[in-house]
Amino acid sequence: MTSESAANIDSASDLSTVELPDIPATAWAVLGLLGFGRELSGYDIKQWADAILRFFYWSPATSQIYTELRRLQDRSLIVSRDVPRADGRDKRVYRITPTGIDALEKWQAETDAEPPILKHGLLLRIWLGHLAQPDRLREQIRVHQERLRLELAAALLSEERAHDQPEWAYPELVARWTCRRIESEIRLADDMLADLDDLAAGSGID
Amino acid sequence: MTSESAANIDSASDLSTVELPDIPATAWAVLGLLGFGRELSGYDIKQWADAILRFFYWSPATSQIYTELRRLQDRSLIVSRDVPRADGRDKRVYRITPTGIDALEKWQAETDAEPPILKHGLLLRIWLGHLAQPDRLREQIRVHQERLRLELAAALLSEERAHDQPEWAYPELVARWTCRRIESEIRLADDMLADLDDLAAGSGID
DNA sequence: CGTTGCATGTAAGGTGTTACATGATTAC
DNA sequence: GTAATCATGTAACACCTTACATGCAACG
Repeated sequence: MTSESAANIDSASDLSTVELPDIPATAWAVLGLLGFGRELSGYDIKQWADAILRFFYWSPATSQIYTELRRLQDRSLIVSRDVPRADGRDKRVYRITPTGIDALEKWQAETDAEPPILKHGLLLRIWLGHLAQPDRLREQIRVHQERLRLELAAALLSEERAHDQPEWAYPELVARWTCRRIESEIRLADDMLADLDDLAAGSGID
Repeated sequence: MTSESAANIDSASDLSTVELPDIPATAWAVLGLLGFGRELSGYDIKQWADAILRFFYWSPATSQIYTELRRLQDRSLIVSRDVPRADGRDKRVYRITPTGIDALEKWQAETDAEPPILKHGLLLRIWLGHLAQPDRLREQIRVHQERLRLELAAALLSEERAHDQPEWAYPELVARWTCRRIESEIRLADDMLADLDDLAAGSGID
């Protein structure tokens, strides 16, 4: 499949001169974190993913992040550099390359987002509500709501941090979306509690 | 760790006399589908998962379903039976056992739902909006909205099908929740489009 | 003086997907 | 006749997690 030269490459635009790397979704997410141009360590990336990415994507395991960093470096999408720390040991930081930025832009321009995936264990349990104690379901929903309130606080914070910094305009939009989404989920949980009450009143007490 | 006899098993309730099976989340979902008491083939389960489960959980690959069915059968949570079809070949149908129902009830009573996971590729792309063409983002959001409208129609249908059938009371609640959630996501996408307009007006045209 | 945070990685194994194979029936 | 649906399964592999190993610094 390797062509003899670069001559027959379709070059309608800058982006089509580079091949779109075939890397898993997690690799794109990690590359994306580096796409803001900062030098980050694997540890930094994990912290950032835990703080923000988990709200709308998910946070991969630490070891997975190191695996993806190696993969990205193999494809020259990022470069690494060892910086000495106070304690004498080295810390490895990664930076995106121009090739990496091209790849991200090509990914944005030419590939479609896959349909969102929601894996909501609580809803599965409610769906199978005939096999649960009603109070147990309510308890789980309230636990869920409390988690949502904590997440809302964290999302509001991340929105404030991004506010008015032009570099973070898009992350700010996503933070706003996230806040609204969490608020909506809290209401949805309230509605569910009300529906469960109706169900109990309609068939349980007669 | 195996005790010499059953004598020292904590038996505060019926459920504690059985061990909670250690099976993956997908196995619980498949067992749950069989938890309504119907005899289902692997194919039926896949169809059902695609039709309903995907809205709040996700639909495993067909081959994965067969793997989980084997696992569940190994643990006696389900039994299978070959029914001859018109063409002479057999069709294998599965049915939940009393042990399986106990396991589901114990699972409901004693384990907590894991935090919901959202993997929203579109939001990742917006988050990295500085590397995309603005029109491209809008286009992707509209594609997303159209998909949501199709899903809403499907979810409304599944709500209607469940309506007034007492056996499907809980699935109906979940279908209602799903409809509201999708409606909310459509609004969220509208808000995002408006926010993108504001962003373009604020910094792009000056 | 123990825990938490910083920091990187390996090893093993489980989970899940895609591609493929098979073959009948029904619909266009 | 050819595509789609019904129907089950294997093989290969990709993805991802958990558990573990290591070791310093800072905090209480």
